[in-house]
Amino acid sequence: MPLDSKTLCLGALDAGFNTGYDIRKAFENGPFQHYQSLSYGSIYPALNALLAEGLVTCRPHSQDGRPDKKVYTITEAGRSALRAALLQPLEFDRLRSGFMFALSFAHRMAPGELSRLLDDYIRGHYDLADELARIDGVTTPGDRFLIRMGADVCRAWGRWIEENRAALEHDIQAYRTARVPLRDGTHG
Amino acid sequence: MPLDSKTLCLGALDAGFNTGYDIRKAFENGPFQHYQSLSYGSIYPALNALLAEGLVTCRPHSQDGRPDKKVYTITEAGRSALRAALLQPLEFDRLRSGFMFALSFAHRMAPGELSRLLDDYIRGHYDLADELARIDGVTTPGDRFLIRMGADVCRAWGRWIEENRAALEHDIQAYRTARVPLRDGTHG
DNA sequence: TTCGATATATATCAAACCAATATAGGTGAC
DNA sequence: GTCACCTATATTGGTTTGATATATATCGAA
Repeated sequence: MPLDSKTLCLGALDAGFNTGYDIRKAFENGPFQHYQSLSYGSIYPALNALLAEGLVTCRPHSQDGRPDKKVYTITEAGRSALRAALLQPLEFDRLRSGFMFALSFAHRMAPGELSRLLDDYIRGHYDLADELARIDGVTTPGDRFLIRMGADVCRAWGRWIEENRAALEHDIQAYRTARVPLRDGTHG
Repeated sequence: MPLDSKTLCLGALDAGFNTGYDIRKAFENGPFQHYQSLSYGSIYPALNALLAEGLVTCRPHSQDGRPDKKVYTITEAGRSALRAALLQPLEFDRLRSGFMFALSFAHRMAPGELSRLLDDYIRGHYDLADELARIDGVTTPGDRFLIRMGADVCRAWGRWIEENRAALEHDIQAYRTARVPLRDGTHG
């Protein structure tokens, strides 16, 4: 149920990105960057497949100096396929977080190391919130909704960590005391 | 800077999962499931590499009826490598969200379709919050912290969507009115 | 003015990774 | 008794990423 490369390309084409290069930018710096990823190695084969299936058309576009463009256009069949894919049951958001993995070993860290890790994680959330808040020129209602949601949730998330980091540090103290009750013991 | 398979395996070993099968479970159903993924095709080669590098040791463990286990143990060099990897600058959380991608095409959906999508997305957040809240037997402070964080953020996230979905629907109305001002026009 | 960086644009490749399967016996339900 | 699922290692096929190749253009700095 994860969205496949072809669906992601159809979406990007529907959103107005009409070359392989443009589609890549949509996932690298553009509107999709924060919740999907797609690279050239997936995009160009996907466009070829979509072309073979009649879900997109392609006309070469000669340019002044720059390399020739292949301008892709989504067809009606393509829009149907996109709609169908987006209305199918979607798998829930999948997160890949190095910070959380690291935090699960908090009890192995020195206080300063943990503190720096939490600082970075909090900052990451506030930075992303600010970055989202700075975005302008967004035309579609869905994108406006997603940007506001992202910014508000990131701020709440960062605030949560700030408000609860002390509890984590206390819990680590308790954990260490329970496991190594003698401070001057022989076990390192 | 994403954590590689070897680091993830070292972490799982340090956390007490000591066979390839156990490590897989740690990423499928266990403590890492919500923020990292790792499958057999990565785990077994990684364990072999770690063994060759002296970061883990391995002793076969014959069992009653079941297949033989290979019980892996992290070495001191392995713990150093894990520490070093976790203290290196980490890339910020990467999200893969089919829901957000779909929501960015909200203006293309019928009201009922959008409503169902939002319902599912809200439910997904509350369900995850409940699932996290139900977890017990967590021994390390980091994991306790992460579970509380996940549950609280998920609930706040779900609440945000509930409180702002009406604004999205109104925005879509306005968007459509601005683009197709005549309701009885000839353009479908 | 030339150097280095960046942008436009398509395309391919190696390495990494995931999902599924093969293999093989055990356990438990019904 | 057979059907489904659990334990356990290992491999394969297909997908994806990240990097690179190729070619041209712009632009600021040295």
